[in-house]
Amino acid sequence: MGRSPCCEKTHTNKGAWTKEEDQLLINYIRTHGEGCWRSLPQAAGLLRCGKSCRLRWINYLRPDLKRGNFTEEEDKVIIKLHGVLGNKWSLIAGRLPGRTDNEIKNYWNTHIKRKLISNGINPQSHRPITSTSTATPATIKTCLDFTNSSPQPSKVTTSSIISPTKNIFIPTTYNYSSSVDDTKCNSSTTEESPSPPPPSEKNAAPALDLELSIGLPFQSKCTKSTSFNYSSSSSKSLFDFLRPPTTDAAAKPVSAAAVVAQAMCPCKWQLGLQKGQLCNNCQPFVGLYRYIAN
DNA sequence: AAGGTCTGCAACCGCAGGTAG
DNA sequence: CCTACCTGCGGTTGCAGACCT
Repeated sequence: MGRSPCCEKTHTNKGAWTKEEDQLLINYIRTHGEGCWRSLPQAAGLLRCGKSCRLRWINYLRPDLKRGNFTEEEDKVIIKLHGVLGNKWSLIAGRLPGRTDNEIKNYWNTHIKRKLISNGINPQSHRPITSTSTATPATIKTCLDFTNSSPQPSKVTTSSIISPTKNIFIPTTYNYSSSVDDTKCNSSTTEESPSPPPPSEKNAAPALDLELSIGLPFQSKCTKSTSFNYSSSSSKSLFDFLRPPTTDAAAKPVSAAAVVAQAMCPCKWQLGLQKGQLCNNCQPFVGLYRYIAN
């Protein structure tokens, strides 16, 4: 037996939403809350399919949505998480309060992807486009123009981890400094770069060091040996929250999946909620746990 | 100014996971 | 365990506005 359609196609509107429809949807959800999307259209007096209502609400009408351009920091977070999670837009969106998966997906496809390509980075694999498939540890000069700060070439070290979703290469260190002049960009090379001078404070990526080192690939079963190695960077790292409690970490190696899943929950470190509480942003990471653990 | 092309984004579609009966 | 249904996700499409020639 075939699957029944999600709604009655013949009596539903399609295409762009009108202001009146938006208002009906907003009024209904304000009164009754979210949920039961299937019955919502009829109850709200909308000639729309429930799916369409849900999409409209989540991607456009929700009051907590952030409007406007993505910030550089959001760019970095998206790129970093995409390297780890792949096209798991909902998971990435869970790390960016006020942004939707659809918005991030569109932004990736229209902006970041192009930016990475122009800088010689394969947006899917996060590898240099012209590098050989059997990458050996090396330092690759790239020109990721994210900060427009100094012309100092950025580097990507190629020690890699394997994505839990697929065997994609993930450079474990991105330093998002920029090259103002693209002609100086020596992207897509695998040559050993001369050791760049250590970045001064003012040249470092502002406020956010995305450096992440993970010792072992994610495995289908997170064994006791699957633990994280963290970079010794003293600066505040985006992934600092991945660190297990320092006192117990040495004695009790933490399951990679557990650490990530727990740490990814932004409630406890960002939203001021108590441990164990789950906000809306956290919900996707319940899935992440399953996703990594599998 | 007009027509063509490009870009960004809202919305749709199909599928998969979860779950109630 | 099976089936049907609901919800959510990711890929894709289509359109409107911007930009170019």
